[in-house]
Amino acid sequence: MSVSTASLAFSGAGPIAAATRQRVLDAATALDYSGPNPLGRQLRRGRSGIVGVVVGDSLRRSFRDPVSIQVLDGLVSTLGPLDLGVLLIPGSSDPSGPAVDPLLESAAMDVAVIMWGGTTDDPMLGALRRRGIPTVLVEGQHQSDVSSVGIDDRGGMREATEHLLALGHTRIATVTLPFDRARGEGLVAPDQMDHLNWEITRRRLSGVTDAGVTPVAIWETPASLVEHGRTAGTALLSAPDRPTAIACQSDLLASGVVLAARELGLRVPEDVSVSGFDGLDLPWLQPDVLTTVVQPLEEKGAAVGHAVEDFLAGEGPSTRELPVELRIGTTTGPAPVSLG
Amino acid sequence: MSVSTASLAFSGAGPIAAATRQRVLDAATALDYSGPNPLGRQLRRGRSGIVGVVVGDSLRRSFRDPVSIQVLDGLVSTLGPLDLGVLLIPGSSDPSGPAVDPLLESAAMDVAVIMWGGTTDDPMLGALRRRGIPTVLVEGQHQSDVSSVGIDDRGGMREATEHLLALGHTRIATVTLPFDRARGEGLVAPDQMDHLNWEITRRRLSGVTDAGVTPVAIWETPASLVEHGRTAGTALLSAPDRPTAIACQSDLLASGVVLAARELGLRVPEDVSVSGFDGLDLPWLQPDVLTTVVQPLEEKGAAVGHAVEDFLAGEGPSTRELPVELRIGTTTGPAPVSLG
DNA sequence: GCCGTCGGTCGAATCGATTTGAGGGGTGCC
DNA sequence: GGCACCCCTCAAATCGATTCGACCGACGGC
Repeated sequence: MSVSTASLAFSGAGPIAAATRQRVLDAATALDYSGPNPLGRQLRRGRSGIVGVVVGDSLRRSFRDPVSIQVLDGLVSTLGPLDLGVLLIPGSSDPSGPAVDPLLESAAMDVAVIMWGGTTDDPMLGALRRRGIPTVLVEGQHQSDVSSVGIDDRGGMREATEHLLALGHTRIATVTLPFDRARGEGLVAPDQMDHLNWEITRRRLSGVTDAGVTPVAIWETPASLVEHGRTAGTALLSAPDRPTAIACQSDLLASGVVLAARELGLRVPEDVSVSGFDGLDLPWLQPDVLTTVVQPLEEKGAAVGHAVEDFLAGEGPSTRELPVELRIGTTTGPAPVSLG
Repeated sequence: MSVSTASLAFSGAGPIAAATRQRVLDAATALDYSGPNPLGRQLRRGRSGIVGVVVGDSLRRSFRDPVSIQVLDGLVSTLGPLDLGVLLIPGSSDPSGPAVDPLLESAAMDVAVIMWGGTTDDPMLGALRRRGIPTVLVEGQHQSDVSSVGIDDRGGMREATEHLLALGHTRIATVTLPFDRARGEGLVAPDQMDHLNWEITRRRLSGVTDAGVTPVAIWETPASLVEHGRTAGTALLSAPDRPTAIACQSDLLASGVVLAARELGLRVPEDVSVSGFDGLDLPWLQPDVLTTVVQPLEEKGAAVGHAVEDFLAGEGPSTRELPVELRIGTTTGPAPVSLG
C-alpha cells in the first residue's frame, strides 16, 4: 500500500480499482485517519482556499451596519460553492496600535477584500501589494492593480437630490459619512473640505452638487449609525434657519434624522423631508417608509465574489459597477410654504 | 547563503549576526521575496493559526443579531493578540443542502467554535469529532469532550420572572427563541414541548418555571428579531384574556413586543409589562428602557477566546459560566388592577 | 504466439519553511 | 604558541499531500 494510492483513493482523481479504494478506506478507519490534512494539500496546491476580508474599522462597528452585513452575506454565498472560506480581518481600529492587522501581514490567503476601500495611501493596500496578494476594493478609489466593485453612488445621490428639488425644496442640508479616518462629528466648514479623504463620502457628496445644489449645511458623522443621525438631525433641525430637506448618505443616518425630527415635534414630510441611501428594511421606522436610493447589496457581495473568482482563474484586475434606483417613500414631500 | 540562514534571518529565532541578517533582507528585496510563505510554516508547525467559527444558521440572520456580533467582537479581540484568525463558517441554512458546510469538513483550523450550540446529535459536532478538532460550544449542552461557555440563563430568567411576580403579575406569557432547527412560529401547545431541542431556549424557559410560574401562553419565534417579537406581541395582546406581563427570551423580541403594544394602543408598563434578555442598547426604543437580564456579551466572547487558548496550550476541555444581572427599566411596572 | 495497449499501482520529486546537530572560523586565555 | 570555547552558518531531515512518469500484468487483435 503506497501513499500515492491512498491519495488517489481519497481524492478520487486518478484511476483506481474499487476494491483497492475500499481497502484504503478501511485501513484509514482502522488507523483512525480522518482524511487528508488540509495543510499539506494547501502547500502542494499553492492555494489556501481562503479569502481575507477586511470588514471595516472595528468589527463591532462594522457589524452593526446592515449594509456591511448584507454585502458580506452575498459574498459568503458566492464563495461557499467555490470552496472558499472567509477569514475575518479587523481593520485598524485604534490609531495607537499598528496601522495594519498582523493577519494582513502574515495570514495565508489567496485573495483579499477590503470592504470600505479608503484612500490611496491606505497602509493595508501597501501591505497586500508587498505580499503580492490580489485585492478587491469595495467602494474604493479605482486603482490599476486592484479590482474594484462599486455602485453608482454619485448618480444615485444626484437622483435623490433632484427629487427633492422637484418637490420645491431650496434649503437642503446633507448628512454625510466620515470624511477621513479621524471620523469627526459636526458641521463641516468650507475650508475643511480638503479633509474629504473617503471615496464613498466624496462621491455621494458630489452627487448633491451634480444636481446643482449647494447644501445649506454639511454635517459629518463618525459612522453610519442611527444615533449619529439623531445627533445630526437634532442639531440641524434646531437651528434658526432650519433646512426643509435633509439628504443623508445612509439609511441609518436618515432614520436617526427622522427620529430626531419626531422628537422635536416636526412632522415628516410636512415640515421636513428626509432621504436616505442604501435601501434597507427599517420596520421599526413605521409608519414611515424612507425615501432612499436602493443599492443591490447582496448582488454587490456576489460581484465581489466574482471578482475574487476572476483572480483565482488567473485573470487580471476587473471593475464592476452596479446600478442603483431611487425609491420614493413617505419621508419626502413638497416643501412647506414659506411663512416668511 | 543557505535556506536555513535565511529562515533564521526572518524568524529572528536563532543566533544570527546582524550583518548576515541584513544581507539576507537585502537579497530578499532584490528578488522581491515578501517573507516566508505562511503555508510552509503552517505545515511545519502543524498549526494553521485559524479558528473556525460557526456563527449561526445563515450568516445574514446571525449578523442581524447584535448578540452574536458582540460575542464575535469579544472573541476576535481576544484572538487577535494571539495571532489567530477567525474563519467564518456558515451553519446549515437550508435543510435541502448538506447538513454540514464543506468548510467544516475540510478547512484547516486548529479549533472550532459553535456559537449557538444546538442539540447533542448536531451533525456539525460529529464532523468535528471525526476530524479530531477541539471544539468550543457556546450556549450549548455540556459534553465531556467539548469546552463550554455559557451564562446563567436559567437563574437570570428566574430573577426576571420573580421581578414580575413581585409586581403582582399573575397572567404572564413568554416569548421564546426557536425550539429546534425547524424554527416554528406561534403558540406552543403543551404536547409540543418535546420538540424543545434547543438548549438555550430550554434553559431560559426553565427559569420561568423555576420561579413558580406557569405561563398562560408560550409563543415560539423563528429567530431573535424585532419583527418576530412584534408578531408575537400583536397576537398575544390581541387575545381576549391578554397577559399583563410578557417575559421574552431576548431583547430584540421584547422590543418587538413593546412596539406591538404601542401600536395596539396599550401603555407600557401601565397596561402590560415587558421584560427582555441580553442587555442590549436599544436607543430607538426611547423613551422606554427595557427591563432585562444583562449578560456580559463581550466577556462571553473573551471567555470563548480563553477556551480556545486553553486548547492550543494543550489543555483539555474546560467549562466557563458567566454571571448575569437583572436590570430594571421602565417597561415593567405594577400589574394593572383587575377590572373584572 | 507475439506484440501493442490499457488499466491500475507505485516511487520519487515537489511545494516552502523550520530545526537540529555538526562543523568551521575566530578569539581569548594560559 | 597552542588549546579550548563560543558564535555563527549550513546541510539535511521533516511536516503531509499531490502528481508525473515508470512499471507491470492482462487482454485483445492479427
